Amino acid sequence: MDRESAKARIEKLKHEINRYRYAYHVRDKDLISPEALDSLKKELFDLETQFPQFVTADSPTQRIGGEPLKEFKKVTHATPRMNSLNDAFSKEDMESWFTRLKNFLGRSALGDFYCDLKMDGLAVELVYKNGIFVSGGTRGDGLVGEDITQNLRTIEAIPLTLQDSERPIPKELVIRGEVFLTKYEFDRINKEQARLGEKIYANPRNVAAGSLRQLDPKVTASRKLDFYAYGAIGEGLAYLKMYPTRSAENKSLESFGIKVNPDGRRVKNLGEVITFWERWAKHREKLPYEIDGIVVSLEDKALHERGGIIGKAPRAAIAFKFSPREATTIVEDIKIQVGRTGALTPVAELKPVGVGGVTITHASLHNMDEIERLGLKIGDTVIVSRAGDVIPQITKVLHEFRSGKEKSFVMPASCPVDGSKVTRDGVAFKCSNPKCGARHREGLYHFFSRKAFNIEGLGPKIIDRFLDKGLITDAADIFILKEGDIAALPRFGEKSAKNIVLEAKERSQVTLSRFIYALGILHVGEETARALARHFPTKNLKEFLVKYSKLSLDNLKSVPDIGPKVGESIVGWLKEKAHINFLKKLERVGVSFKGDITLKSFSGKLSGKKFVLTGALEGLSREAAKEKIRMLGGEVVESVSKKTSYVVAGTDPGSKFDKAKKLGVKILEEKEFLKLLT
DNA sequence: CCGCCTCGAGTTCT
DNA sequence: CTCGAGGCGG
Repeated sequence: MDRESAKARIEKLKHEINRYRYAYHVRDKDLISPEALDSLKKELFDLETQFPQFVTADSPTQRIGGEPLKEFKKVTHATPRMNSLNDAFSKEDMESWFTRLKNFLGRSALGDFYCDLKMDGLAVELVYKNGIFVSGGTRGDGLVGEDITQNLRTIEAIPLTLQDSERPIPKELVIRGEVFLTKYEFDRINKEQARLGEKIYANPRNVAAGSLRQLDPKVTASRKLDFYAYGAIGEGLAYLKMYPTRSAENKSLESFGIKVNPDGRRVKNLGEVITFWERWAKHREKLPYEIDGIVVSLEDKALHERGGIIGKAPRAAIAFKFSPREATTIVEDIKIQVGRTGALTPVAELKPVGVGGVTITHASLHNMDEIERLGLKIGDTVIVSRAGDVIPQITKVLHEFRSGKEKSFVMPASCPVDGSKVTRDGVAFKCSNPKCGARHREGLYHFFSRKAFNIEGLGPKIIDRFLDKGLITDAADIFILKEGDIAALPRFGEKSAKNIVLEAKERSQVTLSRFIYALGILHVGEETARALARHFPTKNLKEFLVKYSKLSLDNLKSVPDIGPKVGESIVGWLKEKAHINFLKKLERVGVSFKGDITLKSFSGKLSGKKFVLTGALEGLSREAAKEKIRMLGGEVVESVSKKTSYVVAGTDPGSKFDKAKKLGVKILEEKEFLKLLT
């Protein structure tokens, strides 16, 4: 980036970040998620590092902590001050932290670590004198915070008197921990807000913070806040010596009746820290509250103390953050992809950004309507997330970041692959040439894909090379390829050549339904192919040619789920001369049929029952589960409705689970499901 | 004709 | 997984 545009971008970032902060802090409005805001701050920080001449004192990156509000009395914290934590975002960050710490302490080993979940809440300090809760405050600037004692008293998880314990209760005990809100409470409060026509909150953290800052403790009490402690200080070193490790300290806190996070663990080494982090990154959705990472510290408290403080964070502890679920980035360009059906799909090319543990560089924009709905132009700053935690998607365009240099995207009038005219079909724009190179290519990928001929090792990359070298012109050619032809290609070994030939021969016999699906007829997917195979069974390709070319629209419409549109598409496909020739060629090269496993639905104990699967099952694959259900006469469908009999929920279920709950559909766990199968 | 239930098609990265 | 749209019953 050149100097001038960097300067302009820095200005824009500063201005917008301040605007978002103002909206949130002063006007109590959420314009943007904290994660997206972090993402913007990071961009600003990076740019300022690159162009230090543009750093100003009023930059959001120069700000330290929040100042206490006027309405609350101030409290001065116990020593050591209430620190924040340094962040690590990757395993590499963790390794360098580990090495630095070892060097600093001059030790070859650091002993065990304590891993705690990093709650996304509000840090507070509680003071107990002779076992009685006397005061509590927010972190503030680390030295002085707001006195929110009255509000903290309303939190049931915070005992007003410490429980009798076999351990001596110290005269003064200072506890630090996190006040947070469960997702359940958050939803309840938001529903209530909506009912009252009040503002909807963006995330539980904001509500927790807002609730603690209430001047009226009754409001705080109505929001069932929760609390976990993560440490204690009291009467200086004497206390430290009594409980020399984090684990021991936690035990003693629990014996006093103070909750600590039950999922915290003592681990042996950095490898186990990373395992702990990965496990929770994956399972964090299952917790009743939000976490944004883990906190790693030394189990040995004395050693931790020796690490001291760098800046305003302890050296011997670190926040190992998860990759955010959404981030901001820039749309650098919009390219067009032509699919199997000829649809032109616009795809955004993004400035690479980490989201949910992977680096995102592309995101589909689906169609022109979507681009208009978002109000997106090339060069825009956008928020990206991952739908269903997998597929990257642009959820919002931050129009305030426009510099005026953005360019509108225009759907081309002619196909970028072969130049044919582009026509509009519903929301889609399509290349009008059925023989368009891109369509042919995509059709080939489809033909050999998992649900069709399922030839392993014959993915898009390999097919491309075969096509480009003229080794094949259509799918049928794959079955007459010679080992020598393949091995002659650069970067192709004899072994892989042999494999492909062998695999093709093995897979040249398929079920009729797979065969029909492979043809890639518009509107004929897995289910419709299955229905066709069931209604018009044929033993071999010769018979198929005769029987299917005679099918009339009325014949087809007698099949359930086939109406005029689908019927028309099938008849049209079969009439095409080129397709007939292709079918004949397939027969010549030895493609043949074998019986479908479950063509007829017969009555079993599950007949008449409809199943929907969501989440991953432990014991068996999704395909195996479907097969089992079908064997017993049950039906497997893809979406939940009132007619669904059961939703089988594995680990990490998706939106179908929520829908089932809403519709009151019976939900089966894996165990119950297996019981039903036997 | 409307509304519900399904199916089809497209999608990213490791 | 999500969206759009085809099929079908009322």
